[in-house]
Amino acid sequence: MPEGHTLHRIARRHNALLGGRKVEVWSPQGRFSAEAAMLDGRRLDEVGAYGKHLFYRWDGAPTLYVHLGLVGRFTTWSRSEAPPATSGTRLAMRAADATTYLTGPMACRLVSGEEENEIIGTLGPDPIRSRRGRAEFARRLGPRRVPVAAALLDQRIIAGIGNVYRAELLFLLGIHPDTPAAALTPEQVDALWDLSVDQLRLGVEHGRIVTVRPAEMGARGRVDLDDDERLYVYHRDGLPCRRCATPIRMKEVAGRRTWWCPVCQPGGS
DNA sequence: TCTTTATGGTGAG
DNA sequence: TCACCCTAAAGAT
Repeated sequence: MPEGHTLHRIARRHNALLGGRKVEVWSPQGRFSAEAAMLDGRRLDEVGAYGKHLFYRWDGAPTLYVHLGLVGRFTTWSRSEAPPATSGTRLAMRAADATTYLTGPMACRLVSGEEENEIIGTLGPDPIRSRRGRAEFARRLGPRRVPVAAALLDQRIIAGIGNVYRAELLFLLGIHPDTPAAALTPEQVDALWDLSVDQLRLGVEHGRIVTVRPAEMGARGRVDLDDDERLYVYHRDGLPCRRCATPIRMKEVAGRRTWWCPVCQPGGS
């Protein structure tokens, strides 16, 4: 589930349900018990999302840092009653009108203000936080030889893009994933940033990634699309391109599989 | 009942 | 580049 839009959505919901309230904090799994005890009963001041990173800031306690990684997940109810936590639940938080369980996080720990700043400091501009990161994105992308599909996953260049968005953004712009970053025109670099802003913010609003455009939706609206109708290329190897019917292709770039249409995204090696 | 897969990232070599 | 970490659900047997 987690690309940038997911994390910002979690921050928004947790701010609404838990922010400004005293929160009961514990660790059903036990692996976070000592830290949970330091937060238990404190007031949660604010939840901040930066790229794929979450920071829970408390009154009188260190910041709770959470990174979901590939398999991490928050399950949240807008009431204090919830089903029992599973044995894998690392962290549980409960306020008067909300309960949330965290499973499988890559990172869940308390951090100092200094460490919090270091983590945020490594990140490139986040297109969900601010639209005004285009010049910084272009600067960090730089005249690199790395494939653009690798650069888009590098959180130091742009924060919040994941494996689905990188494939879909490159399809929408007609750019082959192997294209070296240095070979992109300034117009393509600008378009990558602008499209990232639009698409990730759309993802925050809808709560899922939907990149297909109205021309390919048929008579249906964006919210009515089934899960297998939302995307152009991600995980569609061998299936016909929605625009030109050419079979979608797949290869690894930067250690992750990616997908593209050889006709709509010409070039590569 | 296995094995595989997943929208992520780190650290060793 | 590879091994590894985390959990749950889907797919194979």
